[in-house]
Amino acid sequence: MTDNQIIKLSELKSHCQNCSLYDLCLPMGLKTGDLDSLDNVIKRRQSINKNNFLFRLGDSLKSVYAIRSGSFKTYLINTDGNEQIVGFSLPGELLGMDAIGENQHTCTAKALETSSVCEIPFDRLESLARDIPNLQHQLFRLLSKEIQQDQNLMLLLAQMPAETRLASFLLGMSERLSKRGYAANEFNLSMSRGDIANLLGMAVETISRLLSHFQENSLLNVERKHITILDMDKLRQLANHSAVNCSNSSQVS
Amino acid sequence: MTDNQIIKLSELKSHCQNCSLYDLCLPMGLKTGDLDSLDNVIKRRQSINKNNFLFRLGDSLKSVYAIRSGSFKTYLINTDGNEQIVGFSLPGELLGMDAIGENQHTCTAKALETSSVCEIPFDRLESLARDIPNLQHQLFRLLSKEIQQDQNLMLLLAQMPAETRLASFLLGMSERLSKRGYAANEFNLSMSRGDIANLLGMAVETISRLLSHFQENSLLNVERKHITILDMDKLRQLANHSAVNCSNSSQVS
DNA sequence: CGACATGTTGAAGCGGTTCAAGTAGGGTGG
DNA sequence: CCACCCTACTTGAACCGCTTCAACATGTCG
Repeated sequence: MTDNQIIKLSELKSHCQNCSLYDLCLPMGLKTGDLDSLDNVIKRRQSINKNNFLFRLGDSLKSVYAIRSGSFKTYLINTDGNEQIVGFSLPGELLGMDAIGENQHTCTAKALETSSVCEIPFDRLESLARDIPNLQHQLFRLLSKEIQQDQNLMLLLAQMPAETRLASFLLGMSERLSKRGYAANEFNLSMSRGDIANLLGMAVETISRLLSHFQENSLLNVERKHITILDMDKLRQLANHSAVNCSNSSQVS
Repeated sequence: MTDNQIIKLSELKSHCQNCSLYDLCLPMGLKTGDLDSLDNVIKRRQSINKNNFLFRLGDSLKSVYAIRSGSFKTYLINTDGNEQIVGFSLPGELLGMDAIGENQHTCTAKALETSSVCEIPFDRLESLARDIPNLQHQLFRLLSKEIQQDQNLMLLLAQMPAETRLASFLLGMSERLSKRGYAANEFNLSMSRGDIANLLGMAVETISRLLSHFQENSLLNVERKHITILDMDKLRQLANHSAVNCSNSSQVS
């Protein structure tokens, strides 16, 4: 194998049509020619270390980001200076669309672990969307889906007891991870108990107690961040048959 | 004045550039020529009586709706069959964009009073957005703004006490109504106490008690649905300086 | 005018928070 | 490589904000 071939191979790997997240991410459903156009505007493989920011509240909108690996939390800061987490983001999801409204980011995105993203300059994405009807529709869908998810979370926060919230959150994580090729019933949570509690509007202690309680009742096996779902049906019952997809920006499918 | 002139006048009045809501609604910032194109796809003046539906959960996406007068509540139905209100919509706001994600409405919109809307077929709006860059951007902005609002409501639900929630809600209504030319400190709530309670994740009784309490402390004057804000500053303090704009679909400005 | 929905007010109960104390990991420097 | 420290997590107990239940008042609409 020559050097030339090696370079070609790595180039190939960085294109959308060869990305394992293809069917979860923005380019889903685009034709080959359109994909090439999209490929041309994407800056690839920006790497972000744990606890570093992808963007921060107030940053002006330059790009949106497709997550390749790792995970992020996105949060608002309230008037008391406290965080309010509004979502966790997984590979294949698009981050940063929040900024379109005001031309600047209204939330902060922080890496929960070492992560990598594809950066997509927004002005170029927007003009590309005019030329590729399907891409425009895709973007509308993404935004619309995120609204749905936020509204489902509102329902959870407004009227569901703590047990239902946590069960629903765990089911949501399970569903999202399984779409990415991981096991549905065994996974690692990249976020802390505190982050989960914050998202779900509860105290850390309540999360901790409920996880213990779920474990006592053989619903889960909990070992630090590693969760094994032992009884998916019971968990679904507790969740009221609703799994929240608490991503900040939505996946496509 | 001839019949001909009368017809012309009423025609004029129904066009976007002569609509009093122009600077709150979708066409904001469009050029005259573009406005004409938009005008051509809009079906005007659909009237909806109180408690009737603009669209319902599961309806396939045909149109989005710009509210001309009146108000709506939009809500999800949870697995127990209970409503979860996700927003109230006022004149100048766009309703129905929730359906883009799944091609069908994920919530139900019910008129809180006799209302009138401009119906905009979505496929035509979408194709028009490709021809008018500014319109595409406007639509992205609308969706993005709605996400922001939902997230602000999430913050309220997740970590604010009842008093703050209600104060914030009232301030939000005040702000939105004043943008529409009404007084900022005196208005009628078109929704019931139950609807407010539902949106804010509280019991009706709590809303009732807090309103009485606000009145005792000379923050408000409450007479059934008619609210007079007596001390805006104190209300802002209670609201933690944050007014929630609980519209389901966002206004532009 | 009566009937029914909507709103108000009081009192008891409880889900989840807060406070407090202790445990366990994970990372760092010696 | 281990001792140390600091953060994350767990568990218990007291407390409290809000809900729930109940009874009544007030509008509103046929």
